[in-house]
Amino acid sequence: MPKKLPQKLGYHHGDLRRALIDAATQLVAEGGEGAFTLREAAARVGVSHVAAYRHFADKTALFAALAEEGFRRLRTTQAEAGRELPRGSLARIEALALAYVGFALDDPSTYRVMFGDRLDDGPVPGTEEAQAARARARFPTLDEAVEASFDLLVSEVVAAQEAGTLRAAPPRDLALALWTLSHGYVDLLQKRRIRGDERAKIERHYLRILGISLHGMRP
Amino acid sequence: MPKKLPQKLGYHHGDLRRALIDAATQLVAEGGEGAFTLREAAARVGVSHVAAYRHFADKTALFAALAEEGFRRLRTTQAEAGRELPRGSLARIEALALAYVGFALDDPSTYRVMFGDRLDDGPVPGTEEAQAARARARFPTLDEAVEASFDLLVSEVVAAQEAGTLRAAPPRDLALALWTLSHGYVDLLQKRRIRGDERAKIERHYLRILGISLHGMRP
DNA sequence: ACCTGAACACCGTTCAAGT
DNA sequence: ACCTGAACACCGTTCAAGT
Repeated sequence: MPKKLPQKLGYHHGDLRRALIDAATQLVAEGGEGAFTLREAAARVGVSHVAAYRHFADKTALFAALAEEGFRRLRTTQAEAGRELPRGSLARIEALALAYVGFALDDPSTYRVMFGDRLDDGPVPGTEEAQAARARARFPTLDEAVEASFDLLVSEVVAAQEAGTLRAAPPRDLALALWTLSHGYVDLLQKRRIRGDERAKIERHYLRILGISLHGMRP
Repeated sequence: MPKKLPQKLGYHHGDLRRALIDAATQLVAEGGEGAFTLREAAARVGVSHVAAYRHFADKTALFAALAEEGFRRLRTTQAEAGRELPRGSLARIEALALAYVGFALDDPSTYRVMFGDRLDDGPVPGTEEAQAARARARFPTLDEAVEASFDLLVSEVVAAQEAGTLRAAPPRDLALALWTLSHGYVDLLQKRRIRGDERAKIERHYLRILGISLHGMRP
C-alpha cells in the first residue's frame, strides 16, 4: 500500500549538489581518492547515481568541486595561522609554510584530490600552450581558488620584503619557491618517497628544509 | 584443421614479464596513466589478460615495475648530464637539477607513474609508522631504485661542499631541499597549478626559482 | 609451469521513460 | 525540472580447467 510516498520532493534536502559534495568528501576522507565513486556517493545521499549528472557533467566535475573547496579551506587555514604574528616577519612566513604542510598532514585525502591526476587532461597531446589554455578553461572557479590561495602567499611575501626580512626579488618568484618547496615536501612524504613518522618530527624536519631555502645553500 | 599449432612455446618471446612492461610503458606514453590497463597491455602482447597474474601479483605490481625503471632511467639521465662539468661546481649541481626537470618534461607519463597514487596504500589507516613500514616492504626493489637516484644527488652535494660551493650542512638535507624543489616545481607544472608554455621558458623559469633557494631568500 | 574461458563484482556514462 | 531502471562498454580479480 505505501507505494507513492517514499519522500517525493525534498528527498535530498533540496540541495543535492551540496549533499553529493559532502558525501564524496566523506568517502575520500574514509578511504582515499580511490574510494570516491559516483555510485557510492549517490547511494549515501539516497538517490540514484544518475541523478548526479543533473548537477555535475561527469565524475571529474564533482572531483573538481572537492578540490575547489580544499583550496578555499587551505587559504583560510593559512590566513588564520599567520594572523597573530607581526606582518612582514620571518616567523609569520614560516607559520604560513608550516600551516600549509599541516593542512596536508591533517587531511591528506583532500590534499591529494586538490592535486589529483584527474584534473588535468592526460599527457599533453597538442602544443603545450593550447593544452594549458584548455585546461584552464574547464574549471574556472577552481583556478580562481588556486590563485586566491597563491595570492595570499604573494601578499605576505611583499609585506616581508617591505619589512626587509625577505630580499628584493620578484615576489611571485619568491612565493612560488615557497609553494614549490612546501608542495614538493608534502608530496614526496605522501607518496612515501621520503620517510616520515610522527607529526612533530615531520614538522621539525620540514622547517629545517625550509630554512635551507630561506637562508640559501651557498656558503 | 590448423587446430593445435597457434604458436605454443615462445608465443610471447619467452619473456612475458618484459613484454608486459614494454606494452604498459607504451600505453602510458600514448595515453597517460589512465590508459594503462592490464587487459589492453596483455592484448598488445597477444596473450590473455589473466596470464599477467603469472608474473605480477596484481596491477599495482606491474605499475611498480614501470616506476622502478623510470627511477633507473632518471638516475642515468642525471649522471650523464653532470658528467662533463667539473665535479663540485655549482654549474654541475644546476645541470643535475635541470636534467631532473628535463626528464619529467620529456616523459611526463612515466614521471607520473613514478609518483603515482597507486603505489601507496590509501590514506594511512593505522599509525603512520606502521603504515610507512608496510609501504616500504611491498616493493623493495622500487625503494632501492628511488634511493639510488637520491644517493647520486647526495654524493654530488658532498663533492660541492668539499669544493666549497655549497655550505656546510647535513648533505642529505641539502639534497632533499633540491629534490623537493625540483619535484614540487614539476608536479605543480604537470598538475597545471602553475602555467608553462614552451620548454625553453620553463627551464629558464625553473632555474630562477632554483637560484632563489641556492642563494637564499633573506637579504 | 603456463595459459585460457567464463564468471564475478564492480565502474562511469547514456538513453528512454516516468512524474 | 528532476529523478529512475535498464543497458552498454568497460574494469581488476578469481576459479576451474586445459596442455
